[in-house]
Amino acid sequence: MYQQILDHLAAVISLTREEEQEFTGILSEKRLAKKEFLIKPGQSVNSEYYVVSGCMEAYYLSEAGDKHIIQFALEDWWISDFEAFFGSKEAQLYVEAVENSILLGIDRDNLETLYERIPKFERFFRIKTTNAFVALRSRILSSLQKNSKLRYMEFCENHPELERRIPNAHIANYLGIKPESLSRLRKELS
Amino acid sequence: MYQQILDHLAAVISLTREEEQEFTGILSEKRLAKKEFLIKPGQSVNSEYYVVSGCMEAYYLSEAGDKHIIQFALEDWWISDFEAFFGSKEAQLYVEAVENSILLGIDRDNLETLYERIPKFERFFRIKTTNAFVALRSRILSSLQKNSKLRYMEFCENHPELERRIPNAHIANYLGIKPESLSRLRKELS
DNA sequence: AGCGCTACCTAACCTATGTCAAGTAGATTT
DNA sequence: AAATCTACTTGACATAGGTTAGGTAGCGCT
Repeated sequence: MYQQILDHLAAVISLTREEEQEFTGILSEKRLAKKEFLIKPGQSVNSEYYVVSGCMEAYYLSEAGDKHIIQFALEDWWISDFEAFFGSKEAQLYVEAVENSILLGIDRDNLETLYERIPKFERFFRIKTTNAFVALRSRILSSLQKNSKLRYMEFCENHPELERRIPNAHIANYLGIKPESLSRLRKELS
Repeated sequence: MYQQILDHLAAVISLTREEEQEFTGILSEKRLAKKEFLIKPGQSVNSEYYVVSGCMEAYYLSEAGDKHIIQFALEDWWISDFEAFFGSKEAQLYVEAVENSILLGIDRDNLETLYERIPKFERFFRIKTTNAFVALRSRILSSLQKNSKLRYMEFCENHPELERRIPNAHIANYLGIKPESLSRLRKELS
């Protein structure tokens, strides 16, 4: 069960058996069926989640009812309403299973305690967050300098797995265009 | 000279006199005149910079010659080509002084050493990066759900200081629209 | 004072993308 | 098998924002 996430950690920090156990001890498993919600607006968000299997999406629903997807998460990715999780605020996002999924949740308080006891974990999450930060910067850069056709091509190149598993309408939404527009430019590309 | 950055740290972690000195010991001051470059593409980037005074901008210049600003930094903000800094790659961005500026640079290796010796600093930068990450997510969300008029209004609200100090053309660029369009919608707003 | 910048604005026209409305194909339910 | 759904496509039309081309006002430099 836990080998996958331990390998994921081992790529960044090395842990002793005891440290591994201390870590897995604070994980809690969560299983979601397709279309089930992990988080809904208004809830308090005390965990962030590692995706063991399946596929999740995080989106904001505006008052006008428009959905805006800001993140997908496949195997080995992390997902939550990070703003709520890190800021200890109420959730503003929906986090929903796109496929049947298995997640491992970590509670904020347990994580803080773990940081105190074993600073290597603080390092792990600093580095993970740094990578995520850099990835968001290039996503912003891409939205500034590329038109939708190029952004879609880039998306397919960077995330072929998502392109296969996620409905086109969701990808269009993530890219900030309408499904009809995506359909049109897919036609041009083929 | 160093009081400002020490206050900035003190907002997140508490340090002893010795720890403060250890930190200030690895800072190096940098003064730039308006239009001078801190970083240019191709350079290696071994430092990140805290802005003591002045104003900086980071931008990408595409092969076609289009400029795309991804970050401004005023007093108390951090700036660098973070992708290059964190990934130990060559710079891809220009980082340029918009006003005469004073910066404090921290070298990556010295910072790593400091993390080892005093984990509180790792905590500080984890938290700073986390906040930056969350801010980028809301910037992406904003670009997904808002048209340029609303994004400009939001920018003015969130960064009145930048709105005052930065030329409109730069703000338009940051928002991903043309100066002419910004001018048009400023007219509509007034 | 005169010159050349820079920042900003305006207007006419163009294009990519949104909007609305309809249609098809395959999967799922009854 | 028929009836829904869901994902995707297509076409006609509307519009926000880009493009091009000027124009004005203020500032710094010689």
